[in-house]
Amino acid sequence: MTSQPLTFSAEDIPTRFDFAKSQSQILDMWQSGGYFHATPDPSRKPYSIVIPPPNVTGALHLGHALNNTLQDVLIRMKRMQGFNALWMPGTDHAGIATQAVVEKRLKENENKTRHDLGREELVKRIWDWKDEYEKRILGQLKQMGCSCDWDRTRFTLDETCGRAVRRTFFDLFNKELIYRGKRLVNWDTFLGTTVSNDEVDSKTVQGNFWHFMYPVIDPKPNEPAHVIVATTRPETMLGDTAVAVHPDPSAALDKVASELRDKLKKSNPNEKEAIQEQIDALAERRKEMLPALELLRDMANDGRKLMLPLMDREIPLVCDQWAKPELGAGCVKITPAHDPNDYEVAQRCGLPMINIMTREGKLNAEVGKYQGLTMKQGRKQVVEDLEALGLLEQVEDREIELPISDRSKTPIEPFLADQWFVAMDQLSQSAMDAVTDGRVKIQPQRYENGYLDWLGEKRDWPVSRQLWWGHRIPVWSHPCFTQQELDATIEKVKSLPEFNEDVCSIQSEPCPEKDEEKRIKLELPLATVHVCVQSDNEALENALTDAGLEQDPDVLDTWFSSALWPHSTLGWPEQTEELKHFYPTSTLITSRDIISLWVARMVLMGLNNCGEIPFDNVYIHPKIQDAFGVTMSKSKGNGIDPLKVIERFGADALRFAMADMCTETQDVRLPVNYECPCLTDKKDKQGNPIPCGNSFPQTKKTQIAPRVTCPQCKQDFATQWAESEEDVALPAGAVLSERFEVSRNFVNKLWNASRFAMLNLEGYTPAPINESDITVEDRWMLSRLATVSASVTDKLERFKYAEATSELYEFAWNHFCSFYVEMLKDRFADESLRPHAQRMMAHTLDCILRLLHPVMPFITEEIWQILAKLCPERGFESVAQQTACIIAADWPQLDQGWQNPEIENQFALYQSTLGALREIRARQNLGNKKKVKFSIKCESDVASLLEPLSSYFGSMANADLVEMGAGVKPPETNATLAKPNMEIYVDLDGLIDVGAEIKRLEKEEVSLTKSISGKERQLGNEKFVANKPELAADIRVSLAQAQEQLAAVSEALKKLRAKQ
RNA sequence: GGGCGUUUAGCUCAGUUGGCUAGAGCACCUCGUUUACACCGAGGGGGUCGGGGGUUCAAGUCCCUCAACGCCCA
Repeated sequence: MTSQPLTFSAEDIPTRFDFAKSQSQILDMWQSGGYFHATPDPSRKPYSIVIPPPNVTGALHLGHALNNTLQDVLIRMKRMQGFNALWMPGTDHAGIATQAVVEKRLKENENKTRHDLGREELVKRIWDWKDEYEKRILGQLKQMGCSCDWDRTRFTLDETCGRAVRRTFFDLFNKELIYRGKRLVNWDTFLGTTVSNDEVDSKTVQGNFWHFMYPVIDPKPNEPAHVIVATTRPETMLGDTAVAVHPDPSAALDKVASELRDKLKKSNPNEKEAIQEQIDALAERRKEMLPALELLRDMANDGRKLMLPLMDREIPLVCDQWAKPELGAGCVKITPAHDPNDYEVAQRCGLPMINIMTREGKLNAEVGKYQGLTMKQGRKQVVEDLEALGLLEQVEDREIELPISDRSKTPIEPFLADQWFVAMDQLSQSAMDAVTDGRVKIQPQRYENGYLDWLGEKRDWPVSRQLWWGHRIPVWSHPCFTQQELDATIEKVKSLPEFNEDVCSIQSEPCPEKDEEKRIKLELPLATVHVCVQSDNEALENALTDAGLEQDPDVLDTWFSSALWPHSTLGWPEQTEELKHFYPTSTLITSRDIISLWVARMVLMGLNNCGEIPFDNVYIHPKIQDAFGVTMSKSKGNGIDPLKVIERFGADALRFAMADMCTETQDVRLPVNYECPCLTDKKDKQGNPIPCGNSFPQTKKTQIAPRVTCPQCKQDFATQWAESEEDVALPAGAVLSERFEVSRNFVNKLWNASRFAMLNLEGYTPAPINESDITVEDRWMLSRLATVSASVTDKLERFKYAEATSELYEFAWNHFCSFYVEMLKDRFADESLRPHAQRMMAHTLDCILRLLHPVMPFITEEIWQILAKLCPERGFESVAQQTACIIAADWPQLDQGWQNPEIENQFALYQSTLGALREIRARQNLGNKKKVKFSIKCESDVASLLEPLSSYFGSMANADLVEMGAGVKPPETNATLAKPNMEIYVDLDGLIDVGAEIKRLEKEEVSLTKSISGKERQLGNEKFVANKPELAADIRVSLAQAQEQLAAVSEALKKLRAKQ
């Protein structure tokens, strides 16, 4: 590139960075330049990140903006450091969540259920939804400047990921790590599906508490003839397989009593009475019932059995802590197949589990004459029949918590359903080992606990979901009712021409019901043949169907495909170049709520499939909360669209704010205001109406509302949630936050500092550096640059984002703009100093831009492009042509030899002197125009440090230094400033406001006195002086200085008071 | 119920291994448009570090306890 002479005048360059214009141009430039694309290059060191794929349920919010900013910062820095850097993008199909949103829409807009549409049509609708939101999500990421390799964008349900899923499932099935089993699920009888825990609401309804008597079989003398159990769901008694009593009722009652007493102590006076009543009742109960409870316990231990009425089934009396001796009769009926707590009791006590319900919510063949009744009808019948038998002891009215399906609003029935499971024992262990031996580092480290605890439970992973949206389970099954049929089926499968052991695996699942007679009565198969087929074997799949096998209607848990993300996106199971080069990936950046669900599973699946960990580092970042301390989430609808922020403040400001929020431990709150865009009657100079502009905090209501009324102008405006035509037509309100404003201001500060540089780099040709031209402030800036670049690199590599941004902010604004640029002004004005100053300016700005680029890519690129025209050759020790785009520039690696603590101290001395002068100006209300004279009393070594910078007192404080040295005497009327090692006298002849000066000095006196007494106290402490001699020595020095300062201040005060 | 975390200025947050008068930004007050920037500059006021107890010469920092809030798992 030839350097064309380019001139700027101040009018050409706006004083505000036009981010909207710049962003789109720069995005095009990066995209067309292929800067985001990574091609495996074995000669270069790889650095790779896979994006946590956002769910296609909805648009992204600021939580995602944070997550993705952090990834982009790293990937951009690594790219600049010369790594072969890949950021793999994509989205997640998010099984139930997406299907639920689409079904909800369907219900709202068309009043249809999925059954009205059918599987194929519903899935098609979900794909449409996915297309729309994927586009929107990727657009949001692009607008944020995320430098993902978009050519490689994946979707967890696409063909490549599908192949990985099939291969994994097949492999685990073949190793018998996938098996078929029963599990208690939340069954929605209306929709005929399982719903997850977070889709179950609880509703308090008026219900009954029925007390039944179960006869004891062959009671011994003194033993009761019946035990009494109570239930809110009588129909479930048909599936009872035991009655439980507490193993130690006395201890359990004591525990409850002591908890109540604690509660009483802490309670409010108005609660005390009620609690006391409970305590009394408990004591009474203990007296009356304990012997009976202990007798029951003994009966259980003695193996006593009960006769389950209506079913005439013998069931045991067992001991389990689930029984609550403080409630009812102290006995609890156990229905393992229809109650989660009972299910656990059954597992602990080894009880049989009897399913009494069909998928439609009716009673099944297990319950004889009750078969075919709905659960509700069954309840009525059971109560009637028990009453007829004289076994109904009493009925209480009671409020009960009823689980309701969030989706169908009908009651949830706990239901024992057939599910596929992944056996987790070995897999979990491998993932635990990877973290305990340090191959995978989780940061901050405290998150390791949760990861290890969760995996340590080694609970098998139920992977079936009764949904239509997801990876269909690749298993074809056939129930066989006889041994002959079983053998024949297996034989038939094996003899299919398409059959091949490498792609087809067979399991036979025996019926859990071992009682042959019962099995036949219940029409249960002897065994079910399951055939798992690898991907790309359609002929075999068809042949299996033709042979009478049916594919499992369920789909896989969405986390099954996400667990493969780091290798499936790179093409596994194919051994692609990408996989070889970029796997294991370098860093995973995610939030803590999915450490177990996702991170842990990626580790174990990575190890299982690739034999290697999926990533070296896991960084867990804070979560963004709204003003009310609630985490932003798609489902809660309290998230803020990053595009809204970008629109108003620019992508760089958004990114800087995000990175700046990313501290070590905190979840960060981000309260936001709406800004009213509605036009008012007022007009500006051109006659255009002025918008209202009222800024007011979001409330819980308005944060999720599509339209909001401005409390000031009373007009409505649209929010990001506007959907209806009327809402969208309203003016759109912006979202404001102090954090974005701070960042936007910083962006603008950088813009204007660069604007100043542009105005002064006119006609620049790199001037040779003469050692003698390098001033103290140059050395200071070079020292700062060396220090900051090393420190920022280190901080970013250790994920200390907020520390890095704070340091950059401080450096760019307070050091570069406030001091160095100010000092350069004088030198630009002097023709002889100008060339050197230009070279220093170009170099410094160049380094600052590169350091800021990962966080603020757009503005840094924009300025870089201008610099490229103005001064393409930059550098300090040597000049070199810079890269065309900053995205491809080298990361600053400055010669650390320039770090110079002496120079930094020297500069600090200047800064503190300057600060003192400015303080006097402000206190004395001198304005800017009045020039003052001042002198400094100090030793010659201090004077020689200040000397080279002394001219800047004039330009930066409008103060002339007239004299400096040990013999300096204060002028008659002066303001005295006492600093360590020096006294500054500002000559205020005729200017002084004595009262203000006295006030200032008095304050100074108080603070010095406080400081001195603190130091004296510390030094008077023998143990301290003995333990920390070095620290004590330092304090002694500063004490002496403070005492000198105090003396000077007191002296000055005395003189001033005399004048009053 | 179990675990993890948080509580510092009006607000949002920093504060390394305990150690000099606890910091920043915003907001607030005073002053100021010298041509990079009013999305700016200079200066200022404002905190018994959630409550209580302990360890220590010394505690925002370590320990115990209580409270409130957030998240994960039951």
